[in-house]
Amino acid sequence: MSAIRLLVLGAVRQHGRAHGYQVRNDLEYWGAHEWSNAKPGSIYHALKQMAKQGLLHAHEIAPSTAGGPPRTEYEVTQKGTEAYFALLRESLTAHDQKMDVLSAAIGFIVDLPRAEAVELLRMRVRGIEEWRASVTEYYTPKEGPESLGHIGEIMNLWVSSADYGAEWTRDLIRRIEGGAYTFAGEGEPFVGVLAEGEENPYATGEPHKGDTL
Amino acid sequence: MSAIRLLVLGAVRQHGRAHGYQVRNDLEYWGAHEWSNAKPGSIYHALKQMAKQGLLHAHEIAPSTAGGPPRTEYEVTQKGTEAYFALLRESLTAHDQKMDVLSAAIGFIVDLPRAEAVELLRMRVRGIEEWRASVTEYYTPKEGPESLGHIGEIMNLWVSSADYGAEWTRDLIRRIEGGAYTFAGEGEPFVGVLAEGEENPYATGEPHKGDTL
DNA sequence: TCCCTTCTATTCAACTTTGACTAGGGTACT
DNA sequence: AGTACCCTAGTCAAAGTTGAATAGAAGGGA
Repeated sequence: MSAIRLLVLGAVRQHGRAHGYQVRNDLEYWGAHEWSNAKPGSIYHALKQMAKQGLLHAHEIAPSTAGGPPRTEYEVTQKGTEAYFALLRESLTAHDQKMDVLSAAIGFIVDLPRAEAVELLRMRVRGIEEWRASVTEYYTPKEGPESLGHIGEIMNLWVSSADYGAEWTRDLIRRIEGGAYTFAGEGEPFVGVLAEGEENPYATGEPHKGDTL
Repeated sequence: MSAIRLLVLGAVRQHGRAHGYQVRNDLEYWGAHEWSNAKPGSIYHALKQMAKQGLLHAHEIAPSTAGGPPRTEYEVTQKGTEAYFALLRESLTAHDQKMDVLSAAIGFIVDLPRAEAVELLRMRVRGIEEWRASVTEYYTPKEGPESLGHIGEIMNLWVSSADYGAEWTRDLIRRIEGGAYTFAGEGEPFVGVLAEGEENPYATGEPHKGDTL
């Protein structure tokens, strides 16, 4: 599963109502083009697909206020909200190894209550540990690790970066339990969208050397 | 870019001549189903696509020796060999963050001379360092890191795991410079394919709890 | 003998992703 | 008053990915 649905649902949800270009801009504001496959085509596709599946409701809008083709505005439905939270929870717990999914989920983690966030992250750590145990046991050859030759480096890479992911998650749990950030039901939420007309300080003006993700 | 083309080209190349099912088996033997999107559909698609593009030559073969539908055997062409090495070099140097590509490249790294392997990995480290510098400079807000709220955790995740990737690469360089493994032109190469009829010790018999990558 | 499962080998439709393209309107220079 | 360029907003064809389906042969038990 890719991160795009979660990102798009989350973005539309924060706006209440949004068209494709707004979503695209928010994601860029969050730096999502750096760490996910949130390209225009994917965003518009996800919007249409989710509208077809009843997760979003599409409002046809007259030609735009500021040039360009007619827009469609979307709103998250009840079903869409449920799908959003299901996706969010799954993305936090699954030790997918796919960092874009985790990144997106971290971006929306404050939509959950603090206690649940911690609980889900603990499940993530447990999942990683189990995966590690199962994989190292399963792939350890009888004739000693040398028999794998350089292929063993691949295992090494995956296992050690899973370890690193677990460590990072534990640190994050510590920060959250230490009171960092503002979670659901704790007053004024953090606002991660651009207001109408507000300038995006992180826009891709200069294509910013090193952007090839 | 995904890892599939590199994996498939590399697998066919090691066999000299191979049909889809053989490729699929080799990839499973290498554990590629654990860390890449090397599913049957993708493999057959890649074979056909690369045949169409002249990277592989397709031999139509009579119905198989051991049941099942008629097979097609593939052979890497000159153009395919060039593409293979181009892909391999790019996958080793690009700090893609996509671990499946790196994993595949590590699997074939011994097809290069030792000195070139080291040089490419050094380029990788440099690439990561540049990316890190550019990204931290670009995304550091004027009002201090707190102004990003929990969104800052995403940056933290990406930057610190890039650091980890650089560290791992440096370690690998050290091991290679220390004489580990057998590279191109250094005599008997490591054989990573199954002989005809040889049993795959890592076959997906038990679906192996925790396989959800 | 008949049926059930497993292995070999591949195909297919549905879905997702990519990168390039379209098109109207504003802005700034010549 | 032309034209070159950028911004807004979105479409599209081609490519890639997924998961399920297909189909023949072989093995094994009731």
